[in-house]
Amino acid sequence: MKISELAKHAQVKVDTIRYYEKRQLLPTPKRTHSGYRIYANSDLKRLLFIVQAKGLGFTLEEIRQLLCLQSGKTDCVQVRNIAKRKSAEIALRIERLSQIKYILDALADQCEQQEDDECPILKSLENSNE
Amino acid sequence: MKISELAKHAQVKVDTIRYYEKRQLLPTPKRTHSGYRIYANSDLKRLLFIVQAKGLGFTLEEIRQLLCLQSGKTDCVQVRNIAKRKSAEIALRIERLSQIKYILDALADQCEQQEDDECPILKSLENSNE
DNA sequence: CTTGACCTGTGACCATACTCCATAGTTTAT
DNA sequence: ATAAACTATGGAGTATGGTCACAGGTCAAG
Repeated sequence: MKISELAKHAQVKVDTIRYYEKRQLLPTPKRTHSGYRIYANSDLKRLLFIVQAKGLGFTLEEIRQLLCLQSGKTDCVQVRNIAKRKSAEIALRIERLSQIKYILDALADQCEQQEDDECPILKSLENSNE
Repeated sequence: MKISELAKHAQVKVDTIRYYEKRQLLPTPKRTHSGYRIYANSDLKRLLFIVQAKGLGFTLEEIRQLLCLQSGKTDCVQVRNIAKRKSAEIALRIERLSQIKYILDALADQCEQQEDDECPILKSLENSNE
């Protein structure tokens, strides 16, 4: 697969792929004799993961770390620690998103009942900031 | 409350508060006769919400929209639609984060058992990209 | 009534994450 | 065999979200 094909499958620009390579999120790919980058299916999967994680608000650096956990490039104890820490971070994130979702749903409901005086958004946060 | 006090309570810089004001995330505050910004508790709550939402990966523009739902600045039908759309977006986000968390937990477990050949990160994404 | 901490606005600067451009070599379709 | 389409590199430019510096006004304490 050449770079433009990879780009199309992942819905990103060619430049973005080269940028991710420079930032070490994608491995340095094989090249044709003339220097064109050649990608495999595993590269597409990796790229799709990056795109998805980015959509979830992770920085490229965080994503790089997540992807690093894979390859035996880090020793077991470190992997376990990083994985556990990230997992806890994500759990907190999920909790907070659930809170906001709850508020939005309440807002939509309330709105359906034409009572538009009160703001549940700030209200429900009054007692909930860690 | 003066700006530096507000900044301290929310753990952000004074400049950031002025920036949020310019970006319309915070209302233009009252001023003392000499021009100093004066903030109330409600401003602190709003600011804390902004900080939290930012940590969850929302852009300032998205946060502005969320905060707009509050004030009767949008009509009921619009509020309901936006709230429902955002709620659905967040649900998807929660789902994906749960997926990544699951992978990380699996990775930590697996690591505990010293079997470090396989990468569950990419593996478990093989069949799950929307 | 001065000293020092705090406030003001404006504008320059920074990091992240792209995105585009110029120039040049490669491949492909006619 | 030649134009159109693709690829390469390097470097500049953009958008977002701040952050800092400067010059000057304000206020409370000694």
